[in-house]
Amino acid sequence: MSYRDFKKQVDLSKAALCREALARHPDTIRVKKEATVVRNLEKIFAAALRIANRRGFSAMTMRDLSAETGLSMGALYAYFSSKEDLLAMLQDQRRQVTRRILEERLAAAEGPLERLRTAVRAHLYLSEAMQPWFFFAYMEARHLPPAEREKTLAGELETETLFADLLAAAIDAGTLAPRDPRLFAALIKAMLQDWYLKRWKYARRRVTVDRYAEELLAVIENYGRALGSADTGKTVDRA
Amino acid sequence: MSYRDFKKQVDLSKAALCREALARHPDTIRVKKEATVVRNLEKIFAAALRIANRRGFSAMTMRDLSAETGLSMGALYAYFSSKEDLLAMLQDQRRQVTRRILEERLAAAEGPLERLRTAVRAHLYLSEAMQPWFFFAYMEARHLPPAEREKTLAGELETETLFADLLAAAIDAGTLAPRDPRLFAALIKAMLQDWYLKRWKYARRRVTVDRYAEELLAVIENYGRALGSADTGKTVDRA
DNA sequence: GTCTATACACAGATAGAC
DNA sequence: GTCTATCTGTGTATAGAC
Repeated sequence: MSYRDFKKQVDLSKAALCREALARHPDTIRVKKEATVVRNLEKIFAAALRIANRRGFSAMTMRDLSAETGLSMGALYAYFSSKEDLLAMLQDQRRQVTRRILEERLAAAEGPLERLRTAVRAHLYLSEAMQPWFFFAYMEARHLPPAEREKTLAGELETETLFADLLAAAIDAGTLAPRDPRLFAALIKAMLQDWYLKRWKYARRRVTVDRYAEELLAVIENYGRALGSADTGKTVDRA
Repeated sequence: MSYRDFKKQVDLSKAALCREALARHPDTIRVKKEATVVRNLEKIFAAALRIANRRGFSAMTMRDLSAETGLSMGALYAYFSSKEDLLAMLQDQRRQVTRRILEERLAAAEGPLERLRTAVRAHLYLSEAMQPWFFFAYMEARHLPPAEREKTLAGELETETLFADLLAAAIDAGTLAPRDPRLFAALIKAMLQDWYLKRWKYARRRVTVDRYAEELLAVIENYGRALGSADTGKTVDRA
């Protein structure tokens, strides 16, 4: 699937979730007309991410948000009960979309190496389609209340474990050389995250998401190639 | 050089720079006795990093800092003229130590591949010895005033360019296969940064800085090995 | 040099009109 | 549903005593 098609799928999911947000947070959203909720929630989310990703969530004031959305402060508080509440909604929204999309994508792939490739591509595409959301989640993770924080952290580890398991499976199948899957999975995660954390940099250099995916997969597959000293834990001296 | 020796060198440099801070910021530091300045600046820097790295710099209040250092708010303002000023000092301090140490370390190494290995190790050791400083710089970069922000960004790109140049030199010398050095340098940077951004994770798994360095160097050197399709920009299908 | 006490601005949040 | 006006707490920064 091309990135273009992928993006469409994500946008649909996002709109659907904005609609469901009313159902998921009936206690905090005081507005009852669905169309209005969806329209304004999308405006609020977009504005909040724009401001918070530039100056940080804690530096963003409700007056900033009011100016950026065109809604008054009074109106804003009809969509969340506190600033902290808004933050929780943003995290929740991202989590839901992520889970939904990744499950769909991974169901299709077969065989460890193919599943590994699919997982890498899906994560990269997803972080491209929802860059502001991922950037926000990464940067604001430590400001979350403990409960929310735990959920975010768990998601992070879950992804890493998925990669580690796929690497281990590929090693068992003999398609990759024996290495420490856990540590390498952490490195893969780091490279995946760099894509959405430094997006401005890659955009300026005209690196596309597909090009980045190719490079990342090349790193992974070359690293996994059988080497004389692969199991000693030491690096080879010269090529 | 082992990490242990390296750490000693860094600590010396840090102390020296705390002493020099008085000379570098004579307008903002109102206290004149050098010993007092060094003692209290170290306390202030450590406390500020501790609080800011947990809750964010903008969420840290002067009252927090006062409680953590044991100094009154009035006393704090004898060491900087504003909160923003403190932030600039923190960034400045890190930049100075980094520049000083890296120049020393790199001067010793010869040959592109050896210089590459040295650079990777030095960056990793440095970020280990000054983890709170690097974490802070990364997370707070976007809250800096434009001028400071530019300096931080430039430093980031400078490092990346160093890696790209060393990769390119190694390719020219035939010790690494031809690849896109710029893009690969960005990936290396991402992996280096993960070490200080997720230190708690690696600590919990008992991954030492030396182990991480080995793994990272292995990724680099395996990726650079000659491959049939290395120059096509496409990945190979199977190992 | 360091303290206590305080000025002053601005934050988040709400009340009540429309 | 949305607005304007306002309450109240908390933030940065300073003045002046010791």
